[in-house]
Amino acid sequence: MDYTVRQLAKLAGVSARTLRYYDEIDLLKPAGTSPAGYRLYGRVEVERLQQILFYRELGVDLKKIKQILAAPSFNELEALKEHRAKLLARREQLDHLIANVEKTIAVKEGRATMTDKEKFEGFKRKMIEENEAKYGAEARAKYGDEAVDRSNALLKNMTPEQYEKMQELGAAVLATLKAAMATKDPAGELGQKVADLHRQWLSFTWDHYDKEAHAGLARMYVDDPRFTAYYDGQVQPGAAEFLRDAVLIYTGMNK
Amino acid sequence: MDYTVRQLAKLAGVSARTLRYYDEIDLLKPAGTSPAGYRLYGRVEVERLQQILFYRELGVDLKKIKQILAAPSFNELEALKEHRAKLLARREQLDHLIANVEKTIAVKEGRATMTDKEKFEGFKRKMIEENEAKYGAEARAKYGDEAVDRSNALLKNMTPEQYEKMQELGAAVLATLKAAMATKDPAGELGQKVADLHRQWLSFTWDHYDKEAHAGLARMYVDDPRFTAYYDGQVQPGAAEFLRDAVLIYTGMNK
DNA sequence: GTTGACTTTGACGTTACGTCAAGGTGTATA
DNA sequence: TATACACCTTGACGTAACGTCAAAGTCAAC
Repeated sequence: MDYTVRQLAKLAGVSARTLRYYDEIDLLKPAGTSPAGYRLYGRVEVERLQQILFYRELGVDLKKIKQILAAPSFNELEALKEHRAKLLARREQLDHLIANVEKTIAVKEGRATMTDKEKFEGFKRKMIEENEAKYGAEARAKYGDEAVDRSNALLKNMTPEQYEKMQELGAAVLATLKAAMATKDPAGELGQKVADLHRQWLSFTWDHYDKEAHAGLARMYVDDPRFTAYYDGQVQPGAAEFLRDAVLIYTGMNK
Repeated sequence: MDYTVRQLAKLAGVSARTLRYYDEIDLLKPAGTSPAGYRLYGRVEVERLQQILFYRELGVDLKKIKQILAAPSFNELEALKEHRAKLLARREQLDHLIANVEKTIAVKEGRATMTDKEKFEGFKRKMIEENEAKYGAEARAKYGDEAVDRSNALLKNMTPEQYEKMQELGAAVLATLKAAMATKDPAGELGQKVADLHRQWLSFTWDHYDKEAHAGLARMYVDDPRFTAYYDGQVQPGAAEFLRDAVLIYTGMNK
């Protein structure tokens, strides 16, 4: 009825090192030792190990297992519930991770095309994710958490129709911007139309329109190379600058 | 345009220590150092950090992030897919844990207030739990892993929600069965409702529904004394037979 | 008596940092 | 100008739960 480390380890499906470790941290002491100093485990230890493994299987850390086994049936239920909450939170987070990885894979594979409603959902989430993951940190640092959260909340709460409308507007901004740049006049009719479309587009994510903020954003399009690259890339070089000038005139903030 | 550690850390929402660590492991080196030896980060580093944090957000470990960023777009997709597989495996395992914790909590909690019916259910769950947690190790040693795994695979792979839903349906079957038996008509509305609920209940563990199999199972309920005892005990004598007749009519297999 | 499988203790490695500690630097203010 | 105070540096130890050698002793079998 006495097991040596390896025997018990094999029986329980753990490593001998694990048992030595459990001995070391006083979680599971052998019943005694042989004259040669070998650890010997009896039936009591086997059962305690089974208890330990049961909780370990549940993902409880060894420190807490020791507590639970020390004070049986006292706060056990409490500990389990607390642990369940942790597990649920972890699963929720895991689900996010998986969703994000799925999205990323889909995008990389070029599978992410917007045709039906389901893919729309994916895209909406991708936008939020990109906003958050790529520019979230800097945006948060510059404008504070609330602004970012607010912006994401709006995006999330958008209906597919609103979203589509916003996408259309975004495309219109770019198209009109290109046409306006041909006139080389930010103050002209087309230039001001771009600025107005841009305002409408912004209004989808801004809870209220603000001339100063609009002008500030336009300046940022030129100041921040990422935005510059985006507009210049989508339209043509100088697009960000043109848009900025148009918006500054539109908002009357061109001094 | 140059950030010191703390500044960049605040910007990105990480700790200064994290940046020093990334420097140490050559994941993110500063652009240069001030005469006093201060680390200085530029725009390139900000962007690389954003990339790093993006992947970190996805749960990729730093070593792999370094690889991904070193060989851009080469095996990135591969890495992501591999990572997704890991995440899915982890979630599956997490679901096991949660289901087990739920079960344990239910048993611990319900000791006092359980109705007879629920008590039986609790007992059944407790049996599974005990089998696995207390004797699982020894059973594994004796009969090999596959047998144990196969036996528990279905229950283990269920999410807590699925499990609970299944429990509810199971209860509904029994309750409706009792009501239906009062009508003494397996072909009646209530009788057929029982059969339909039973089909739904089965669908949790069957990968596809099959009329013939359903009818066969119903016959087994009467042929196998264990099942007969279960249904007759949970509802009333004759329940298994009534259920069989209802299902045979429901499936059109009553000849 | 020798082999081979086992045991012991000891100690370092793992991940992604947190947390001091000791000492240098930069700037604002009394 | 002295000093306070906030920042920076490197160095080193701590974390959870073991894995993985290494050196040395023990046991059963041939």
